[in-house]
Amino acid sequence: MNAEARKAHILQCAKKLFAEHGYYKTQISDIIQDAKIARGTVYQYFENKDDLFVTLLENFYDDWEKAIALNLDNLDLQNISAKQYIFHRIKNTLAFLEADRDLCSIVLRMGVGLHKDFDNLIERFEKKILNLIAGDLQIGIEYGNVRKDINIELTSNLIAGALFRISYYYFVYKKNSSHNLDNITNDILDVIIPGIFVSKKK
Amino acid sequence: MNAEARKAHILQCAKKLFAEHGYYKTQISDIIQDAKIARGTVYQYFENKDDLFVTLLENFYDDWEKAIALNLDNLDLQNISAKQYIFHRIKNTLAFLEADRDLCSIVLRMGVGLHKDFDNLIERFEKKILNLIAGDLQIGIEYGNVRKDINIELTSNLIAGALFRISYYYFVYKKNSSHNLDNITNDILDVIIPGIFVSKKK
Amino acid sequence: MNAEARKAHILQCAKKLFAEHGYYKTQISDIIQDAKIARGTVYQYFENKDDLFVTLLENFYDDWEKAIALNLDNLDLQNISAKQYIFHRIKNTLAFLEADRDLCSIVLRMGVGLHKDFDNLIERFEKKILNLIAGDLQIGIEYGNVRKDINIELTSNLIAGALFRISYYYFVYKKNSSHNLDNITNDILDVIIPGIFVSKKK
Amino acid sequence: MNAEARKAHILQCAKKLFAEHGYYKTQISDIIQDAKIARGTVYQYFENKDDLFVTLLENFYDDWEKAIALNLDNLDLQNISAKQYIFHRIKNTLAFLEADRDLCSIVLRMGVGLHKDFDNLIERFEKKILNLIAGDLQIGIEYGNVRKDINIELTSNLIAGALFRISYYYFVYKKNSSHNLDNITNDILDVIIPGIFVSKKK
DNA sequence: GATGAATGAGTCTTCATTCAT
DNA sequence: CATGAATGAAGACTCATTCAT
Repeated sequence: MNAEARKAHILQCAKKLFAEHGYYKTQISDIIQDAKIARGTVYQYFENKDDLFVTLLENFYDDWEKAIALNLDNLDLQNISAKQYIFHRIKNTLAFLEADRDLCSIVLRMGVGLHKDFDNLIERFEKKILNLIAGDLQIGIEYGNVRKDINIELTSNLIAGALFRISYYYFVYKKNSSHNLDNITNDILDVIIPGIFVSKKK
Repeated sequence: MNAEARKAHILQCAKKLFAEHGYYKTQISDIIQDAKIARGTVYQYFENKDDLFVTLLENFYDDWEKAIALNLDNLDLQNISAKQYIFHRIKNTLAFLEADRDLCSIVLRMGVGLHKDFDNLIERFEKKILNLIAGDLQIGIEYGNVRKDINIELTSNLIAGALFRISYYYFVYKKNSSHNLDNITNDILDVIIPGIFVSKKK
Repeated sequence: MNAEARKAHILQCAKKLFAEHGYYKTQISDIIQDAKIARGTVYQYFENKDDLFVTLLENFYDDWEKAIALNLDNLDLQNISAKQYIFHRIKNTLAFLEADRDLCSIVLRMGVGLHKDFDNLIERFEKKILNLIAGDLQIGIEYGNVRKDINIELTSNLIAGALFRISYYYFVYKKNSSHNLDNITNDILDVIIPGIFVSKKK
Repeated sequence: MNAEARKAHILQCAKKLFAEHGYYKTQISDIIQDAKIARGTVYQYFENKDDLFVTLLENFYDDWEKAIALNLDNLDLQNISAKQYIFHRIKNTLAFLEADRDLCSIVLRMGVGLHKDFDNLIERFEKKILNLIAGDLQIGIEYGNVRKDINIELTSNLIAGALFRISYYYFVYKKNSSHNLDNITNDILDVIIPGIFVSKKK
C-alpha cells in the first residue's frame, strides 16, 4: 500500500470510528486496530490525534465547496425557474451529506466548543453555509422572487438548521429506513417556499 | 451552606464550565476551583462526573416540560387563533432557551454520540420535542388550519432544527447583540406559516 | 506524611536514582517504585520529570550559596592569613560537595548541553563559581598576596576544574575509600599556592 | 561515495549533532537528515545508535593515544629541560582537544554515568590520562625535578581537571574568541610548576 | 548497498475517583 | 459532612530498529 492509499485508509477507519463514538471516545488504539497497522504508523501520517480529526473535517469542507461549485456549474441558470434553482441547491446539499454518512454524522453532531482547536474550523464552515444561503436569498430578492421584507439573517439560520436537522434525522438517525431525496426536497420546499417567495398574483 | 444549596451551587458552576468548554475539556478540578469546594465534596452530591452532567440535563428537561405545560395552561385555547397559538408556543420555547444560555449552549451543542451514556437522554429529549411539534401539527390538521398533505415527520424536524439553530445563533453565538423575541418569533412565522397553514380562501 | 515531607522524600529518591543512572535512564517508574508512591503523586508535587530534576539542582545551588555565605561569615577575616583564608574556602567547598555525594555526582557529571532546559541553570552556576574564585584572586592581588601578573580568567578555570575533578574522584569515584579533607586541602594548596602567591622575600 | 567515505560521513554528521545536543537529544532522524541518507543506511554501518556513539569515542581515544605517542617521539628528550617537556605535553594535549571541538565538547561534557554502556569506555579513558600524568610526575620525581612529597594521585586529578576545564572553557564555551595556545600553556605552567617542581637552590 | 515505511515496546502525563483524617 | 493527598488505570506519543523492495 503506497503512502497516499495508507493515509486514506487511516482516515477512512478513523472517520468510521469518530462517527460512531465521537472524538473523545475514539482511541488511537481503536483506529490502529481497525486499520490493522502499528501504533507508530498513524504518527507517520498525522501529527497527532487532533491533526487526524482536523484533516478529516478539512477534507470534508474542501469537498463540500467543490461539490457546491460543481453543482452550480451544472445548473442551466438561464433556463430554470427560481423554484427549480432552489430545488437543486437543496437536493445537492442533501445528496452530498447523504453520500458520506460517517462524515455527516461527525459534522452535524459536532458543536462549537467541543474542543478549542476545532472551534475556528467549525465556525468558518458554519459562516460559509450561512453566507451561501444568505447569498441565494439576496439574489432571489434582486430577481423579484423572494420577499423584500424577509429577515435574511434569521432565515438563513432557519434554513441551515432545518437542513442539518433533516439530514441528521434521515441519514444518520434513521439511516436504515428508505427515503427519497426528491421527495424530501419537495417536502422541504412545500414548507418554506410559500413563506419566502413572493406570492404570485393572478 | 446547607446540602440543597451546596448541590445547586456545584451544578451552577459546573453548568457554566460545561457550557464554556464542553464536557471533556471541563475537569473536576475546574469545577471545585470555581465552586471553592474540596475535591471530595463533589462526590458527596454526585456519583461521578457523568452524574453531574446528566443531572444538569435532566433538570433542564424537567424544567422544559414544566414550562411547556405551564405555558399551555396559560393559553386561552378557546379564544386565540391558530396563529396566535403557534406564536406563543414558539416564543415560549425561545424564551425558555434564552433564559439559561449556559444550558442552552450545552444542550444545543451536544449531539448524540458525544458519549454513549448520554445518548439515551438526548434521544428521549429530541423525540419528545419532535412529538410535541408533530402533535401540534396534527391538531392543526384536525382543526383545518394545517395542510392535510403535509409531511409531519419531516416538518417536525424542519421546525425543530430551525428553532435550535436560531436559538443557538441568537442566544449563544451572538449572545451580546440585542434581539427581540417577538420580532424573532414573527420572522420565523412569516417564513413557515404560509407553507404549513391552509391558504385562506376568500 | 505531610506535603513538605512527601516532596522531600520524592526528591531524595529521585536524587539517588538520577545520581546512579543519570537523567535519561531514570524513569518515573523507578522513582515511584523507590519512593513507594503512586504514579500520580509525583505529578502532585512536580510539573513533570524536568521540574523534578531542576528542583533538585536549584535546591543544590541555593544550599551552595547559603553555605558559602555562612562559611564566609564564620571566618575571622581580620586575624587569619591569606593561606588560612584559602584553606577554609577550599575545604568548605569540598566539605559541601562531600556532604551529599548523590548531588555531587549529578552536578559534577552533568555538562552543558545535556538538555537545553538545564543549560541556563548550569551555566549560571558555573559562572557564579568562576566569579567567586576570580573575586578571591582579585582580593588577593589587592592585598599583595597574589601575583599581580596572574591570568585570573584562566586560573579561575584551573582551580574550578581541579576542585570539581578532585571532588568527583574522591567523593564519587572512590567514595568507599577513606580520605581526610584537611589532607586533601593541604595537598591542593601545596600545588597551587606557590604558583599563585607572591614569593616571600626574606 | 564508497563504504569508507560514507561511514566517515555519517560519523562526521553524528559528531556535530552529538556535540550540539548531546547523546539523548540527538535522534537518528536528525543524523540521517543531516547526512542526507536513508534511515536504514545508518544500520548498514553501525549496529545501533550506541555503536555509532562508541565508535566516535573510540576513534577519539585512538587518535589521542597516537597523538601522544607521536608527540613524545618528536620530543628531543635528551636536550630539553623538564619545564620544556611539560610545556610540550600540555600544549600538545590542548592542541589535540582544540583541533576537533565537536569531539572535545562531547568528551569533556560527558560524565561517567550518562549511560551504563559508556561508563567503561570513559573510565578507561580517564584512567589512562591520570596514569599518563602520574607517570610524568613519577619520572619527574626520579629525575629530581618534581617534589618528592607530592601527592601524585591528587595532583594527577588536579592537573587533569584543570586541563579539561580550561579546554572546555576556551575551545567550547568561548570558542569564538581568539586565544593563543602558547600563552594558555605558559599561564597554566606559571600556576602549577612552582608547586610541583623542586625549588632551585642557588 | 540503499531506501524509508512500518513497527511496537517504552514513557510520560492526565484526571476521575477514593478514603483516611 | 468536608477535605485534599493519594491513587493507578488509561491514553497519547516517541523513536530506535527492522525488512521488504
